[in-house]
Amino acid sequence: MFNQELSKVFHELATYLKMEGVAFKPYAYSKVALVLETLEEDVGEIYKKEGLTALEKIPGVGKGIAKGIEEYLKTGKIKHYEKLKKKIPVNLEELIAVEGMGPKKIKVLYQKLKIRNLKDLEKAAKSHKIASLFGFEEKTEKNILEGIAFVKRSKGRFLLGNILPKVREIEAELKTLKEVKQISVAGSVRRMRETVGDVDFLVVSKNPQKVMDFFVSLPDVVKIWSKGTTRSSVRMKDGFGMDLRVVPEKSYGSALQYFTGSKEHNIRTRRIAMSKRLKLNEYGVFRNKKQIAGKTEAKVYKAIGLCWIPPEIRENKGEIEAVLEGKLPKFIDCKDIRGDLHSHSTWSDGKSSISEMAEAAKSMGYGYLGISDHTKFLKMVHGLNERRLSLQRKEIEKLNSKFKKQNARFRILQGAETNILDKGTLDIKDQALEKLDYVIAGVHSKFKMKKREVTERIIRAIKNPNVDIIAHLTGRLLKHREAYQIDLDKILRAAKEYNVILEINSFPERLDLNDKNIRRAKEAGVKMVINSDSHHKDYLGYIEFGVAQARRGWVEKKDIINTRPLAKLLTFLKS
DNA sequence: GCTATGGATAGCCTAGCATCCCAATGCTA
Repeated sequence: MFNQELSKVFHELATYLKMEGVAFKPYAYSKVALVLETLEEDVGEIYKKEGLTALEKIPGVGKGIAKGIEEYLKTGKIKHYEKLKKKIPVNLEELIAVEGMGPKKIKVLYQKLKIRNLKDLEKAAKSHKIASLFGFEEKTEKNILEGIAFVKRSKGRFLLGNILPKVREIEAELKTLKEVKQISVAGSVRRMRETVGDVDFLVVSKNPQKVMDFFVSLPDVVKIWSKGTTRSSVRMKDGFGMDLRVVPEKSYGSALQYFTGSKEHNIRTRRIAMSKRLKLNEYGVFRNKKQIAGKTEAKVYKAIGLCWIPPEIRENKGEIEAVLEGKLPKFIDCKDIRGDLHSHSTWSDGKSSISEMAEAAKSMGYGYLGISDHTKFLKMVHGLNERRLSLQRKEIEKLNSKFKKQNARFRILQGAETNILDKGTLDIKDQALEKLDYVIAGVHSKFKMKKREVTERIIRAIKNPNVDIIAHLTGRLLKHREAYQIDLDKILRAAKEYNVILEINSFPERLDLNDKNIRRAKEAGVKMVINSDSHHKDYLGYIEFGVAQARRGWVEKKDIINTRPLAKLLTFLKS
């Protein structure tokens, strides 16, 4: 599959052209990079089948870019890109990840100070070489250092949403081996933590050699750290590490429990075992030297007087106590979700039409999909104004009447993701909001306000009688932007009082509310909604990441409003 | 460089904000 590689090349090509001050071309390249990211068919295959003309049928690809793709497929390079890269040979990916660093600054810093990567940048900023440059001053230098610190803090961890699909692919491949009797992923991936350090697989096999041979020769393996018959360790092309362990069948459950963690959870379970004069380790539960459990996790937990605990909550944050008191709730599950209330269409910055989004939602078994396009304050994403909202309404009504004729039990709802302006007002007039099925409000600007100000700003939006949902409450972007400071307790009290729903945004970079805040919201009795925030029909499936965080936040079906069927949901929104 | 319109040429990705430097630039949504 060449799509992702090419997408990256075109993204960088766009950045290089911006450095050169070229107009419009960067936009063309960025656009095509985005298209390639979600293109289902491999461009390599497309080219192989029908050549250049077929490439030109891809949206955003014309003669020039088709030639570029051809060149890349044939030689593994695009000369135009290599030439620009040679001129400014910097680690673009690394530098651009620092908030406040863009093409122009990267160029100047390379030309004046030979800054090529994060390390160079930090060194220069710390020795105050940047502030003395023309066009830079102390404040920029300080911002750069803060940006670097943030990037570093999240370094070495990968987004669950990026890792999980790959993990599943690899798991499926390993499963096809007849030598693999049982397999599971363990560690933080199994606990569905928002970011993941590395990936652990556990396997039961009578022929470990074969399994290991296969594992270390997976196509994306770039480095083999170690290879044995019980453990092998590799690094993948995308930078994350993977371990595979082969364990005896009789210890599979205890090994899975042990390697799933968390460490804190395991310390507790071991102590409990000890208090019962038992020993718990990765090989099993032992009384004296005799193994009394180990084959399955359920048996391991049972042997020490507990019951099986869902991996997502194994953090020693009260799960043990809950089990002992018989009060472990029944957590929400993906199949409980009946619809999605935050999605975008081509009316704003979405990549799929309303109809395509609806069909995709329908095929997921949903009963409804809320289209909530951006509104006018966000010019760049073609945010809708009052007039376009009412035009969009007509399109939605037309599609809904089609569904009705087909007897499909499915409906599109019209929402909008409005913007909370800096004083807490919204960018759409009340009369227009009243006509929508529901209203989402979110902060999309001025992230650096003081804690008290942001809190007041959000609470004012909560008090707006038209607002139903507050989107991505803290505004964080994993690995990129810190959450803005808010007084969560104050906001939770307001949300409860005004019956406003808080969103659990499932987008892998957001996952906002996060697990901790979800749990606090639940404890405060605030209702939540799990939304995908998808900008493409293929991303509706992101909902599973939101559900996972909800589970980590101890959420039950009743806490989440989009577990309700359409009629009940609408009644709730009206109330 | 791509797309749409009309067969070569126009239009596209804008506006607010911070920073730097006191009008302009670069970054971000």
